[in-house]
Amino acid sequence: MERIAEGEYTVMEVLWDAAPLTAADVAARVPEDRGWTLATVKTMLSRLLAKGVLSHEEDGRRYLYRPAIRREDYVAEESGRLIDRMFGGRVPALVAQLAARDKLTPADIVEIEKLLKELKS
Amino acid sequence: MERIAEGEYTVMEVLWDAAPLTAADVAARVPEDRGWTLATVKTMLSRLLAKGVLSHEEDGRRYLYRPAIRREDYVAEESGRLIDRMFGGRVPALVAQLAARDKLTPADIVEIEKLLKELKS
DNA sequence: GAGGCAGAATTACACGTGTAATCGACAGGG
DNA sequence: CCCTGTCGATTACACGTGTAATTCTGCCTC
Repeated sequence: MERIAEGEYTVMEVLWDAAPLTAADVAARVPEDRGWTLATVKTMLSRLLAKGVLSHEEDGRRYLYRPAIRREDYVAEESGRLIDRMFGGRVPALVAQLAARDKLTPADIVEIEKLLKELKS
Repeated sequence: MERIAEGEYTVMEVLWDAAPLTAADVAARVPEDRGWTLATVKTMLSRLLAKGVLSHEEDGRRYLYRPAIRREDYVAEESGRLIDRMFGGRVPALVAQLAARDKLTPADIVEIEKLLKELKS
């Protein structure tokens, strides 16, 4: 699967959230703080099409864009990559790191424990 | 903290593992599969210096390089960034994703549970 | 002392990315 | 029927990055 840049990912998020959309719709849904013009969004859409991670169908003179890959798949790949690079592929090392940094609230801990318990059954 | 590119990260890993080192030493320790020449490694070292994530001290006519940031700090920042972007900052969502993808071995599960239990005490 | 070797510094260059502007085609309103 | 706004397509441009080669400078050897 082609790598998706950070800005491009923003656009993918929009389309994973609602699809299909026109370029203008996408632009309208991109978070304000990116401050992108419609032109910029269109560039992103073209590049994502070229990468094969979006598909488009014609709707009159416009395109309707929709994701061609699943969010979970992409997220899985990216997080796997990070875990491999930074934690030698060891998930417990990641969790230990988060714990050491106080990134786990008591609620998180309970929730994760519950998840794990279910896994074992 | 300045962002570190993927290739540059490879060099940081070497220096986190052993420091201080000369440029030649670093080059010798970079994983084979990158296939980098000494020149390339030197470029990386300069850029990392410029970013302020390495420091160097003179040793005669050479430099000895050493990390100026801690590995844990960088790793924490990067994993935080990923969790924010892909999981809305929710660690349990990440763990759920790993579970759904069978990225957790039974040994991992046990280990994580142990970690969490200790956290609560 | 001259020539070469070893370092760092400087320069190179293509590709990806962020961030658009411009162009060419066309549809709809007056 | 022409103007204007709206599409996608094409082009632009600077900066980061991967991947070096070239240059400059001084030390070591013969």
